[in-house]
Amino acid sequence: MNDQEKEKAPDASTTTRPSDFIRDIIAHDLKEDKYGGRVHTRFPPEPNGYLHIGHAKSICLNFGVAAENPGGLCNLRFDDTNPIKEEAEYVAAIKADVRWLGFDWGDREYYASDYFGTLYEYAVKLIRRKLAYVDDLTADEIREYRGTPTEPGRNSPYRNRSVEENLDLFRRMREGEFPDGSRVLRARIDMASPNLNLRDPVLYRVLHAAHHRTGDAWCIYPMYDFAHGQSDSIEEITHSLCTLEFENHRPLYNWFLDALEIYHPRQIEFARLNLSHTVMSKRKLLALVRGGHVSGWDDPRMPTLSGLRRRGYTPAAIRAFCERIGLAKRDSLVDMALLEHCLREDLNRRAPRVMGVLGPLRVVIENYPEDKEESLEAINNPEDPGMGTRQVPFSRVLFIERDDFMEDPPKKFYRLAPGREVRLRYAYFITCVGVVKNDAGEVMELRCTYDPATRGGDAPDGRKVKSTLHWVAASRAIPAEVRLYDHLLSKDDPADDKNGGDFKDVLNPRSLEILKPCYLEPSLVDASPGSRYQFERLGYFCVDPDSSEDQVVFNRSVTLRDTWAKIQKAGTKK
RNA sequence: UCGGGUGUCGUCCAAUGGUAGGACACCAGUCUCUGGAACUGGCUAUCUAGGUUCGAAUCCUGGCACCCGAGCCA
Repeated sequence: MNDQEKEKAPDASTTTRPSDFIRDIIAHDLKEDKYGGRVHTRFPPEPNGYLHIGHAKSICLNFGVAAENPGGLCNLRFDDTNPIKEEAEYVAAIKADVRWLGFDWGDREYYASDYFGTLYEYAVKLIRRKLAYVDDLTADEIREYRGTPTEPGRNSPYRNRSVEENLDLFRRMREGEFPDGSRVLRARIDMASPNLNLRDPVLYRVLHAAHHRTGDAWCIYPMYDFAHGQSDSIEEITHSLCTLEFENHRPLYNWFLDALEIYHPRQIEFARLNLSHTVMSKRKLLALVRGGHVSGWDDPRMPTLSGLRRRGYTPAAIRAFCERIGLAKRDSLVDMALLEHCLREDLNRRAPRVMGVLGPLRVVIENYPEDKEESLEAINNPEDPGMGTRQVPFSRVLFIERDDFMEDPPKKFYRLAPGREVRLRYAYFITCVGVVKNDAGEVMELRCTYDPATRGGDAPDGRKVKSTLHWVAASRAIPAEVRLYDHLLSKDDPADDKNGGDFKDVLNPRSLEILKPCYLEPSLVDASPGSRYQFERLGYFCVDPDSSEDQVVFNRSVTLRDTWAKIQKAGTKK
């Protein structure tokens, strides 16, 4: 990680506090002294996959709220109740991502599996109170008995077993006497409840599987619903912030807390993040990885934190984004353009400028001596003079961008064309005096002359030039591979697949374009993976870890705003 | 069909009975050695029908639309 990554999220004293309905509720609770002046949140991921930008919203909320309140704390807790799906590898990746985003959970790293003993005791307590029973129905039968949203369910024939029998059966479930799926422990609530979650939910299932933390200590595992609320209670969380789909579960969590007579956090639900032109569910992201549509979880097109990091996103940009999208209960679809805006805003301030040519076109300066080379001074960041200057070499043969030349330019094109004079940034004014083509009529090379009086880029006679081009001296250019990315999906809302459509049907076939060779200015020789630059006039780019000794690879993080591209697009539409 | 939730510019979020505002996007312009950045201006919204009120996005009533819910997933 470079120092851009090491920077932590600013603390409350230096930030303006965001305002939203959750922070309003918390402020109100504080005023009423509901939790003895405490604010204690938690970020509770399941270690069954990688974190994505939607998780970042939750991380920024939970850690943010804690940081904004004096003495506020936020725990990191892994909801690891399903050993079949969870792995230690994910735990490590999640911790790294949260840290990278700039947040710190101190020594408060917890696991639902830490509470398996307590949860077991809680279950026994419910049995003793006649509020839970062991059910021998099969999974299919349980589903049948549950009823539907419009019809009530039916009681299981095992619902009225004695406390003694339940205690004995549950103990034997734990001791491994029964095979997977043979019996479950259920809460005894109300099979006619209009809330399906209250129709005798399953509390424990038999699972003869090793857990990544508890090993073979258990062969029964609590369901998420039986673990989550109680874990929050055990940790004395004041505000359990979660997404909307758990709103229907809140009455169940409250039922457990009341039946068990234990500490009662306040749960508040908010809408999860949806981003245009991508998908967010782990299931769909996994499908992209498995289907080979992307190179992995950290493919720079993925909305995962590891993907965004590799793409060149900064933690600060992601945090700013999470703040700007706000927080509410209605479903929404945030425009990817906002995420990109936040990245540009951050990188504009901090990324050093360099010159790189992505689509090289050879230029020979006819009146420039063959063997001459000079060194010109270039500004590293016009937004920040403190970043200093550097030297770039200039010589007779150069590369410019193919798109910066047109033989027969339309009105609004004011870059290079035959007979036209432009400026090479920080170098000289040049005029195109000839065009060399191959047999197919393709432009292979430009012949130009330069005006020695314009050294550095200013004309002593004050004449203006309409355009400034970036360039690279051919003799000193570093060849590179550059990967351009576009939206993963060509449709803004992939969830909009009513007619049985699959999000994979709208995969953007041009989401990745590999350019090679591209030519970069020599100051980039030592660029290390993760380093971010602005290639002038093109966008922000980041060195990819695929780079090797003989081949540097850059990812385009985001383009610069491109007015000319817009003009062109408008032109082709007409 | 039952229960829970949600409806404000193209998009996201505000306005907590008193001038519907900000950001992104878009359009136009200023400036510019990045067609970048910055700056200026413009554009467009309260789901609907009634009611209460001097006054309603906000309160009441009735519709409508969308989201979540029938895992031994989380």
